[in-house]
Amino acid sequence: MNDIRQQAQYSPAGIEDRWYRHWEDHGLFAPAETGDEPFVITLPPPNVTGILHMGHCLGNSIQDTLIRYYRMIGRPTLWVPGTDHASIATEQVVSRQMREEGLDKREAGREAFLERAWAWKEQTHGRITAQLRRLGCSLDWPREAFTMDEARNRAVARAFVDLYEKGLIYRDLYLVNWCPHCLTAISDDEVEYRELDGAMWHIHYPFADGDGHLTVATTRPETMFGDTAVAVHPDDPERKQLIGRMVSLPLTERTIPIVGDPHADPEKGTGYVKITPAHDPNDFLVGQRHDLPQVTCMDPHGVMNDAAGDLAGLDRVAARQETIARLEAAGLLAEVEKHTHQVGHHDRCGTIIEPYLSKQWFLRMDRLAEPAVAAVADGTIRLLPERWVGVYHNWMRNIRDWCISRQLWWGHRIPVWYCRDCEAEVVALETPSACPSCGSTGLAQDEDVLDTWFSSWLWTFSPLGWPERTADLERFHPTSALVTAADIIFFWVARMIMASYEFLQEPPFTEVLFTGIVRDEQGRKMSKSLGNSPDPIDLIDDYGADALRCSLVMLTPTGQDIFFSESSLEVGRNFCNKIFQATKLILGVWDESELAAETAATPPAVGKLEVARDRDWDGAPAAAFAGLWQDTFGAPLPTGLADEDLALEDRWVLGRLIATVGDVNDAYEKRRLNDAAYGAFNFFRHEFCDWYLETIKPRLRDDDQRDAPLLVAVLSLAMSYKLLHPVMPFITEELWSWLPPSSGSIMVSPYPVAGAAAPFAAEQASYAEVMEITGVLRNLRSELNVQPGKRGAGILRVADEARASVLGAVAGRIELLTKLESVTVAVGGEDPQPAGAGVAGDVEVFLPMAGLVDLDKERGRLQKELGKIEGWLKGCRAKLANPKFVDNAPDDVVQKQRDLLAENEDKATKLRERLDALAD
RNA sequence: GGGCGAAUAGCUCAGCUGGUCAGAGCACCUGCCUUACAAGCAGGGGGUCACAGGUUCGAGUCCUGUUUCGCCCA
Repeated sequence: MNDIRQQAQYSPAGIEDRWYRHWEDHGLFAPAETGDEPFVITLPPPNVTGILHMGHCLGNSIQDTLIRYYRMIGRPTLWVPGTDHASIATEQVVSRQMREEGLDKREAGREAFLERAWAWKEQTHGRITAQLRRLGCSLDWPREAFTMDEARNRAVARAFVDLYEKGLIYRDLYLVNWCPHCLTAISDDEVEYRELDGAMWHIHYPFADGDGHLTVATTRPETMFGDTAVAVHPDDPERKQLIGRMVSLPLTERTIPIVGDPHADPEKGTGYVKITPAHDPNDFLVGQRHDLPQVTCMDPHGVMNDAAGDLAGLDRVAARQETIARLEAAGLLAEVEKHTHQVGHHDRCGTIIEPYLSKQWFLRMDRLAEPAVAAVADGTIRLLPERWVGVYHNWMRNIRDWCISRQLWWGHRIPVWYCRDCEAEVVALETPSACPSCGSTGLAQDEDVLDTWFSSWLWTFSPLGWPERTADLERFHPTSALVTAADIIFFWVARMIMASYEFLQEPPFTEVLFTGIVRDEQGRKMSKSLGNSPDPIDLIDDYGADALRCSLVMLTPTGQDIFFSESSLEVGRNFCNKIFQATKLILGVWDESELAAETAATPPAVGKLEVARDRDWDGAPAAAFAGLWQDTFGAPLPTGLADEDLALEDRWVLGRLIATVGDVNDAYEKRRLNDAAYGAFNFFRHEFCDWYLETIKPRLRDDDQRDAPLLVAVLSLAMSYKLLHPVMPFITEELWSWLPPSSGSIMVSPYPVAGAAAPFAAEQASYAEVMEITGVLRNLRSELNVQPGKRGAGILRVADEARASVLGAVAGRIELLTKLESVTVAVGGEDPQPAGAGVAGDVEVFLPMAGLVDLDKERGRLQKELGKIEGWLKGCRAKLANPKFVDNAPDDVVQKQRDLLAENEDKATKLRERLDALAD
């Protein structure tokens, strides 16, 4: 194995695949046999013939992060993998492949088609699962399911038969959303409305029984051949007297009645509405109310049929032009008005939907919805972000029956057989050998398949073995969480809830996390057709899976859409390198030290690693540290430490680490994964690296002082890896393995938690002062353009000896951090001249720079700072002078304002003095 | 047409129960190849928190209305 210390920069190549194989080979993805309440997710099954896209990367990164977090915390954790057969999408792809080979799907026949579809599925299945592995998903592969495998087929058949027997499934002639391209019905949810520029054509319909005409307005003149009535509002004072009369339907020989129906709005259009029950959903209902005939004027391809007279054979687009032309020729076209309207398109192929009358299977939804509505209303199931609750309820209240049949071949064939002899309808789990009514063997199975969602709505329990009462089902259902994009809340989430209550009388999961949608820089949803989606595998090749995951998780505010560009991956990649570099530094120091760490034969197992509770950090820090080390690595601290070995910065960083542990866990519990990631990120980069490592460098080079900071650094690294592991599994596992005292896999090691407040309050304040003074001096150096070669000497002036001794103790650190030649402390005395000056709390900070100070510039700088403070002081004084504030505000708020006022007044005074001194 | 959400720095967004809350990252400017890191370090500029009212001692924060944008549904 190459020593990573030899590498100049972190490179994930080789590391990631190796660790994934290690985890999988050692069975680390399987749930623990015993333990706490399991944490379970069933993977939203990706299309088995598809490839991983950015949306999957986001959702799967979030799921894996949660799974790895709970695994480390100690809950038996199961993430069930699976893929979906994606009926329409796959059928389209396979049909196209056949066409490209000059084959026609229908001529080839069902058997041959399915053979090809299965072959295609086998071929692509490995690709999508390999991609999930590349991303680091800790899925329990032996439990992998496919929506069309044997067990899932049984589940689907069982669900259908069960619902049929309960009378919830029925077959009816109904107006469905028909795709003339795919030649299948689709559900309401698969219709995507797009705004199109169209026209509103005003057409005269002459009265059949006298002179004159009425005028209807329509956006679809070509459907007039299916008109079976004209409607007016029954209360319309101007038009209601026409009810019962007949009009001649232009371009045909037919006459149709005028009916009174509230669907006609006197205020809209012309007040007359043509009624086409077989081609418009609203008209369909009107037709039912008035018992109108249903005239279909197109065939399934959207081509006009005989009802359209000699327009038969034209497709609907051409037919529209021709209809208009003929109406115009007949003088019946009154007006053409520009009109933009929402037109339904098939979301898979983009074809304009044709409402079409056909015989389909439906599932009655109202009863199924009841428990599902209640579960979300009473909080049994939590939707996050919460605003989706409203959307959910709104849809559920207006729920409509679900058209579950599809005129496709790739899918679950509807388990219904029709008897040719007695016309009985046989619904059965297995193919029946004879008709139960008449005994005939002339049975023919329904040609259609079920909507893909009819299998995926069973997805929390079908992968666990339902309808068998398996041990998995007992132990792991209800599952814990569902993570998905909100665009399928109706397709899938709501239906899963309904299915689980219907078949298992329990919720499918207790929380749903809606992720945002990944968009490109222009805010467009990433999609194959736009070609604006990068291939995640390319990104992983270039940046590493850790970088991709880390960037996505940090970038995504909970449930908000995420604007993605490749450059956002630099955050993650750079952070990986940062972790690597810090590790390299510490490992190098370790090699120079005399320390020899023991490693545990049996590393600590998953569970909560308490960093604060039951440890007396403030009272006996060395012992607390040794205890935490022992619990972290399962082996003793390699050398004894005394309390006084732990310096100010050691205690400060341990305090910050413990506070961070608390924050990160809080964020996980609140499902604010970006906060969790940022919490660990900020600690590591901006506290541990920027301040702690810089502060301890001289100690690390000193044989006598090295041990304590080195050990603190090693523990801080170990803790940081653990905190980050759920988000960045590979690099943390790799670097963990390099830590001398570590043993075992980090992914099944305990996760740090803080059951108590962070210790070292005094050290926090003291080190904060070091940071503040350092900041003032760095600012002075920079503002005064002090050349790097001219190192300078800082002076800290305080009021008394007590403060002087406190600051004297940290002056060396400030010197180091500011790279000044010296930093000395003075009590009172004259201002050094000439010098740049600033204020940090009650400390006056001087940076004498003989001949280098531009007095005007320095005055401007001080004036600016003073201005800022004075502005604030004015507001604060006014506030405190207001009796209403003093009387009404809580005491602690008032007191805080008073303290701040005093502090800032002092600061302002010092700045003013400094300005006066410069005025000379 | 109905519902939901958003509006804070040039960009993407934090800001939980009103009281140093005006922040972060990126971008930008300046200075540094300081023996872990230029995929880096240090410093800096930049916002009337969409608009108008209201509640309050006090409002990005709560209420109402307006505007703009986005999403969903019909």
